[in-house]
Amino acid sequence: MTQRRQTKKEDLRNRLIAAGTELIQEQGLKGLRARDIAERAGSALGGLYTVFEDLDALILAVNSGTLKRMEAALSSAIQSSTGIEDAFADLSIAYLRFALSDRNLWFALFEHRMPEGVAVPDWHLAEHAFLIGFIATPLSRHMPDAGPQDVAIRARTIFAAIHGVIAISLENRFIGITPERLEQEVRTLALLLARNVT
Amino acid sequence: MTQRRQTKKEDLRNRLIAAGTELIQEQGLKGLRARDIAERAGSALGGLYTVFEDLDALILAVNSGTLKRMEAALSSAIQSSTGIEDAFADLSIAYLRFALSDRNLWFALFEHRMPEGVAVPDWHLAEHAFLIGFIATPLSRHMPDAGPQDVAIRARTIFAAIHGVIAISLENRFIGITPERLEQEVRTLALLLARNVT
DNA sequence: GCACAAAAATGAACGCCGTTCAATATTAAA
DNA sequence: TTTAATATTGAACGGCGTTCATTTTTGTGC
Repeated sequence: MTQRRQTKKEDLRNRLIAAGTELIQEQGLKGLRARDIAERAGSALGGLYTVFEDLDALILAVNSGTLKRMEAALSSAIQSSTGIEDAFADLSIAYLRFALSDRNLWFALFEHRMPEGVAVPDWHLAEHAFLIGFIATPLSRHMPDAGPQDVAIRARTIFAAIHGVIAISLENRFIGITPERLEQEVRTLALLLARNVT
Repeated sequence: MTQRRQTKKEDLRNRLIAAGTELIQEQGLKGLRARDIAERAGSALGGLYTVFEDLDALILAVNSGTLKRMEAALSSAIQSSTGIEDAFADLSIAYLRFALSDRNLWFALFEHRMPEGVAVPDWHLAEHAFLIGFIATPLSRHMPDAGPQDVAIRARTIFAAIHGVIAISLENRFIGITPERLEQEVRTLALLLARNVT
């Protein structure tokens, strides 16, 4: 019955990640406290550190889960897309809607910083790759003479442009804008990019 | 001689902002400590709190200075620009070069967050406006039928797209890219946007 | 079932940080 | 020079992430 210990630890791990996810979504990454996470997960403060090296490791686990849910949402959004214009527009709008509905979790993906001198682990960087992949796939058909590296760089530029528009808007910097108008701006930019690649 | 007190306080304020600016540029916003700022400014720890309400207020003052220097750099970059394509390309490249040379200070402009429930003061939000203004001015000539609000929204979208490409690159997310290639991507996007507005 | 060793969970305690404030030092006025 | 007003100081406070001695739970051999 040495199985029991395994499952209990996994259960605690899941409860900690769930608690962290809820707290980030409710209060933002900046307000996240180890004591609140432990309390909501129903464990003592020290329990958190039997599962995770430190708070940063738990945040990476939360971000991992967010990326997985986002990948599912985007994947489902392009099921019915045919051409590159459809694909870019559908991806962009799905990305925007995910950001709006999971605002603080989405922010946490990009505003979390490791301590000075500590790099984000490679396995976690790799989890972001699907964002580029979704764009690179339709894009490569429109850049037949380009190598995979060039396609990836251009895909990243396209992702970053759309991402930037959404990020600046959700940060409430500069003028406010309604969600409808934001969707319009994002769609316009997505179509503009789709029509002018190669 | 009640003047003396004024100038001493202003001097302390300047030294604190200078120290904060240096420390952010050297170690990033995340590593900023009140004790380090006070030490480098040559004052006791408490001195910081006789000038600034709290650390956030000092960071806003540092960001204010960064915005002023950025405004000067961008302003100088478009002196010789003639058409909208020149203007967008020159602005974008100048923005990129500023971000590269003042990396951590530039990041601090966008990654700083006020405490939960506290808004960024209006006077500081207003200081960001020139970024939109630089784009809106040439843009409005190409959108003669649009109202000022529509021009501002489109200018913000254009700024955000360029900003996004630079931000994602400097965060080292996704694939790495050389500065030369990044300049090429930014210039390509700037020209694409300039040629397809209205 | 029971005793007992091994492992895990606990929460008080530690060190660090932003912030405060009683005590000290400086400045301006008399 | 004296004295009141003001400014500067850094020890102390409360809150945080993290650690670790202690307690509790789990697995094993009888």
